[in-house]
Amino acid sequence: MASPDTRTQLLDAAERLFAERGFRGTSIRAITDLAGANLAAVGYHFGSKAGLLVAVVRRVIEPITAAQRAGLDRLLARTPDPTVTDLVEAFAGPLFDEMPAGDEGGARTSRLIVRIIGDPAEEMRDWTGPADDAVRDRYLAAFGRALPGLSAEELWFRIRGVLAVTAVDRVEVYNQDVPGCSSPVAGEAARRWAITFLAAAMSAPPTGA
Amino acid sequence: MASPDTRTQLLDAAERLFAERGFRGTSIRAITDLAGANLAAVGYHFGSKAGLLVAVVRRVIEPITAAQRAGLDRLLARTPDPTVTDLVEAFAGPLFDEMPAGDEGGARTSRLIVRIIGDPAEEMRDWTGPADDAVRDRYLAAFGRALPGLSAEELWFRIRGVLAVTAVDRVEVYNQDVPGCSSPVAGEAARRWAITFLAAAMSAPPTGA
DNA sequence: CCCTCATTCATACGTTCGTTTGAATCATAC
DNA sequence: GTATGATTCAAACGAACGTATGAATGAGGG
Repeated sequence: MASPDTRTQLLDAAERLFAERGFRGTSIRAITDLAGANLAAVGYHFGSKAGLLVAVVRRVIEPITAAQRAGLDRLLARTPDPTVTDLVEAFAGPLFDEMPAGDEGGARTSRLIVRIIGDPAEEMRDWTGPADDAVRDRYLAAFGRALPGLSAEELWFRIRGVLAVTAVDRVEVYNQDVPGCSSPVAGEAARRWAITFLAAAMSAPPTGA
Repeated sequence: MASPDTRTQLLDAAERLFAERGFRGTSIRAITDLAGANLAAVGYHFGSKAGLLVAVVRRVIEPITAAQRAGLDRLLARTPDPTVTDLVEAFAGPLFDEMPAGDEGGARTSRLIVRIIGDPAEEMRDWTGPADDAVRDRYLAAFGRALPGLSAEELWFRIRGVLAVTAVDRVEVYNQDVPGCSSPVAGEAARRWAITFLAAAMSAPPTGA
């Protein structure tokens, strides 16, 4: 439909800059400069700066959601009642694996996600599609079967905890020199540590009323 | 030293607006309007907008750090080797309890923290004092004794996971509606759920190499 | 060649931003 | 009362912002 070159380079530049400087902290001029495009290109291809943000976030989220859905399908094809650890692996794994090339172990994309989570502004709220909601609901149901006795509220709380850990942990704010640590953590180790951490957390017995 | 009235009201207004709209999304004019102060008051009392941010964050963090230190002191006075659950309670509890009055269950302050975590900008990086680092190191040591066999890197990863869950989980509560859940979650329930979730996560066996 | 349509371009508009300035105001001590 | 130092005030500065506009540019079909 549109020239894929300029459009894609705008998305690439915006993805990087939105993660580093935030939506409001990134000017259209900075994006078009980095993309080697004209100032008016954003307005032409995406309508507005907010439209560009939606396109950027959708492009990041889509492969994650797809991999989550495929993982759950694969699991349910094998057994009707997967273990908690398997579910955690299928749900959280794509948050590590489905990161754009060139991203530093997902740190940049994680930062973008953290920024969006923390921002209640209008422009940040409209990027989840029905596909994301459907996958989320399927995981909620599967976890609910694997964790009988857990209320829907507490289960949802725990799912959000999974997202929080995977998103925030790779943002290297706290990677500043901690005694006895050689930061940053290698990508593959962080992935395994997260699965261990989260599988144990999800498997905790229900909190007493 | 300075008139406490204007100064405090600037801090109050900035704390609210920084959390809601972010640092760059909040204008000095919006802050001074909400505080009922003159436009130049920020420059006079805090030097610059960035100076105001540092003062805001320090005021938020200080009681949390103090309560974490007091909790650990209390624990170590009772026994030299506290349990993981006790340590989690002492470390994560203040992140729920030490929230400013008027905050909606800590959601607003949590949002501010999430925003700062996700922002690599210069102005956001200078708010941790030596007191914070000292408390953090003491908890690292105590957790290390309670979790033998866990590498320093994986332990630090888990501590960051605790911060991630406590900070992010209350942010999203007010953003989404999930089928079968009557959000928002009451503050006291979220606190207990978080401790359960995190104590199990911290207690997980070390990840195999 | 020429018409068409998508895309790119330089440019401008009105707004809002953070900061600065110098005068006005206030409280307090002498 | 008046001097003093701290605080508040209205006003202005240049810079950067998002967006809109109309002309140039390019490729492809007739």
